[in-house]
Amino acid sequence: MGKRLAQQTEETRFQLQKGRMLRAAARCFNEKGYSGSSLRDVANILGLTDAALYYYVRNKEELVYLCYVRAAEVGRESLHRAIAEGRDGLDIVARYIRYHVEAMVGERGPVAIMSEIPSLKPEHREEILAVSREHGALFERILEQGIADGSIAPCDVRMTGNAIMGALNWVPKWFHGDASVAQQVVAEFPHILSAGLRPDN
Amino acid sequence: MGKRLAQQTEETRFQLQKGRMLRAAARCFNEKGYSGSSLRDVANILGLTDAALYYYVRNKEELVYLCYVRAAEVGRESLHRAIAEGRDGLDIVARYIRYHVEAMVGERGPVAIMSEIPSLKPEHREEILAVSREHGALFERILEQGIADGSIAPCDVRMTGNAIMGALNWVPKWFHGDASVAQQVVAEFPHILSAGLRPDN
DNA sequence: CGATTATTTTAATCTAGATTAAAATTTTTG
DNA sequence: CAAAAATTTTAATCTAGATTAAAATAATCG
Repeated sequence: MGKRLAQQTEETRFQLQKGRMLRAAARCFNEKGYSGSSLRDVANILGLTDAALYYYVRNKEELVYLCYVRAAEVGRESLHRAIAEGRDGLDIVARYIRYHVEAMVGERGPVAIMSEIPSLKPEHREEILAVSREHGALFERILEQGIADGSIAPCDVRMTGNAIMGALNWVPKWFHGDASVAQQVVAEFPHILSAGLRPDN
Repeated sequence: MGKRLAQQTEETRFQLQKGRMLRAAARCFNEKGYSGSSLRDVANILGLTDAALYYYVRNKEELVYLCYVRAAEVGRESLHRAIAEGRDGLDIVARYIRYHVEAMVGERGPVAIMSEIPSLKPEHREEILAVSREHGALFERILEQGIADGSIAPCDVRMTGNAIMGALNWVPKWFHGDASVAQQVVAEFPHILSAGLRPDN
């Protein structure tokens, strides 16, 4: 108790620490894997003791769950921003890739890779899966829109979605905070994934 | 003891069971995550008891390690076959994607996603990382070759490699054995990842 | 078939790491 | 500054699941 009664400053402090914790956890999970990361590992990054994490979270499962909620939000916001700003289907796709990657390698990161959804407890699992499916479905609709408006060549939107999402989801696996690499990803990914490899187009 | 002295038939039987075990383990790890998969889960798939696995493997770490060795082999063979058969850089890339995907969704599968390299013991980790780096480097050289022969537009080969590898690595995450989906992946991925989304090319 | 070897199971351990409760410390607030 | 609330630590538990040893079963071979 106390969390509820806290004033502005307290809330902020609490939220800030919790946010730091989630990013520390995401980093651990991405780098060392879920099983390879003990709560002690996560806590150490914050200069805390493992037990301290229980002040912010009920248990490890909830920690993972919250990481995934954050990851889902980042993806969702990126896609919606792209939809709001993009001119046609292809432009929305390129923007989405750009925004999502920017978030992952920028201040919002690290973002957790959703590799352990099955170890979430049923309610959490269903929630994350639902959000995930929704995201995929929306992205596929964007692809269809692009095909309709002629900016994207006819294709299997399900497979194309899987391919692009896969490339995005894998980013946190090899990106570890190098600023110059961050620039490269942001500069190259949108083009690679939307324009392909062929010359002269 | 025994493994060494075994005759042809024995060796075959042993190897067969071990192979089944590795595929069962890969399936578990991909679906339920490493930490979410107990040896009991893996053994159950084979209709065995957890303890039985220790006849084939020293411990869980070695089980993961062997899964990764297999995964690396599949990738390596696919790339080398593509190099042997491809005409130019782009053709090699497309073939590699095709062969690798075919293997992953076909009889060779499931292939483990290498998500838990850090939890391998140092020697194993180094070995897998080395193979992995080598694979990435070779792929980048293919991209360079393609740029040189004009079949691939100039690009950041590191980032392009990361993008394509990411899309491939993610396949086992969403593919769960559906035959018709398998066809689609094989049919679409090479084109999506090498030709991109743009129309008229 | 009997003996030898291969494979699996049963039944204990053993252990890292998650979890908890109570105490200590730090921060905020009036 | 003193009291109250917030945060962290210390010091135990508690537990799932990995691991092991010995026994049981199945397969193979001469």
